[in-house]
Amino acid sequence: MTAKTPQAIRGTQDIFGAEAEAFAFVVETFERVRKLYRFRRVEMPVFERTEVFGRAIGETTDVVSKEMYSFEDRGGESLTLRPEFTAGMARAYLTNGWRQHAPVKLATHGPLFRYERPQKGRYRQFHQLDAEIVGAAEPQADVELLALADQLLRELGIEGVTLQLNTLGDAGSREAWRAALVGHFRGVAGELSEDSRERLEKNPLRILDSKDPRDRRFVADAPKIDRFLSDEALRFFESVTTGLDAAGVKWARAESLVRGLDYYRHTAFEFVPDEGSAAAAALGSQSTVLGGGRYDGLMESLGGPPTPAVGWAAGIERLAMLVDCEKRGLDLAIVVESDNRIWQGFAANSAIRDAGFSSELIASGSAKKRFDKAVKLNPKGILTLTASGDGTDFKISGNDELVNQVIEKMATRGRHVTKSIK
RNA sequence: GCGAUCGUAGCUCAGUCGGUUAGAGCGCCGGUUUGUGGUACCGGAGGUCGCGGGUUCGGAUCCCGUCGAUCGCCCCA
Repeated sequence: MTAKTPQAIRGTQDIFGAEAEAFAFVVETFERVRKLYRFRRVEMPVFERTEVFGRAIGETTDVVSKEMYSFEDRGGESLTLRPEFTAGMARAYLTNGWRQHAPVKLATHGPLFRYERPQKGRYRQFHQLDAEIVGAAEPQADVELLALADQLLRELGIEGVTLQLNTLGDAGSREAWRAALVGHFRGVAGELSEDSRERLEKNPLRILDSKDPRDRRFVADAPKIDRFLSDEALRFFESVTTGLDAAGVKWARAESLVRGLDYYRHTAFEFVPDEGSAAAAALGSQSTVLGGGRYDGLMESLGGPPTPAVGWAAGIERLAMLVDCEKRGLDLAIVVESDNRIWQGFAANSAIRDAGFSSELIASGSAKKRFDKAVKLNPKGILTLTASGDGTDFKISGNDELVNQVIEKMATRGRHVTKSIK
């Protein structure tokens, strides 16, 4: 008789209660702030041809070969659930001719999918906020984008998080730096961790953010990007930092902050909890709360014209863990003491909600239990439709200011129940 | 892909040197008291102790496997 209940897919989550409220608060705040900055809302498909992500991200990486949620449709086409917003947005920009709007500020949010092992703050289906400025080569775009991020975090009430900022320079600077790093680490390869010896071949920049203490010693005196920056790249970075200072956005230089993918240029950044902060404790080892950078090389990899762009994404779940949103409580509980007054209860409920107050009707169990239930909801006031008397009287108690407002508003609505309210 | 920890009531958990009918709190349902009352009191329902195998006279407890969860490593778009 009892069939087995199917289980949720690994790495998916059902969000409810306080967490769901926090999640909604993050999204609502993002929507509000993004409008202040005149970022335009876009909606995009949740899945694309695998190629869209494969070409954007780089076919060779683990990311594409192992960590995307890909499958074949009935026509044998390889599709992928979007693992990020940027590639799909770039595709949309190209296929819809959004060049005509360039430079264009875009914002979106929604679910993303990665085929990974779940851990704290990392799920297979997760949710991000995303903001991009496409078609703007100027450092002012980076500044505006970061100002948006900074204001968002402030309006969410998140503290103890700092903008870590770095530059990867232009393509030439980046290559020279990379070569110098390989030279540096190759010299001490025997003393590096196994993982980093591997990275030396595949992704040398990543050695810089290794967690292994054996590597950290050599990271400290590794060559710095600044030595390899072209004049132009240096000027760009200086414009970004002076712009941030002018806009009142606090930042810290993070010389080891890198991006794994080759299409990144110039600005790279992450908002990371300060060591020892409450935010750091809440997030565990997956602690970056918002990250992004400039990806001037991406559009070309999708067959488009050279198009400068800069953007960021932020995990909604992670932000929600840092948010302290006091839930708006219940205004009025309506206790219907006797079942023959239940229709008056419905009428009162409608009138109260029409007047803009939240309410909850309680009409089961004994009269005493109904009252107890009402009390447990912790409302600002309780409206009781009594069982005794002539069947029309009621009591209302609680926060005086609220009670008076309710009575006044209900009176002006000419609701049937209002007649019995003095 | 690798590692560690953990799976007992709807929820949070107790219970394991192996031993009669497996417990608490919360929640749910019912009743009592009170009689317009601030969360009382009493009672009830609800568990093949994740699943499968093994050792044993006897397994929630020990062993193996499996599934799931959590946290971390790798990776991080």
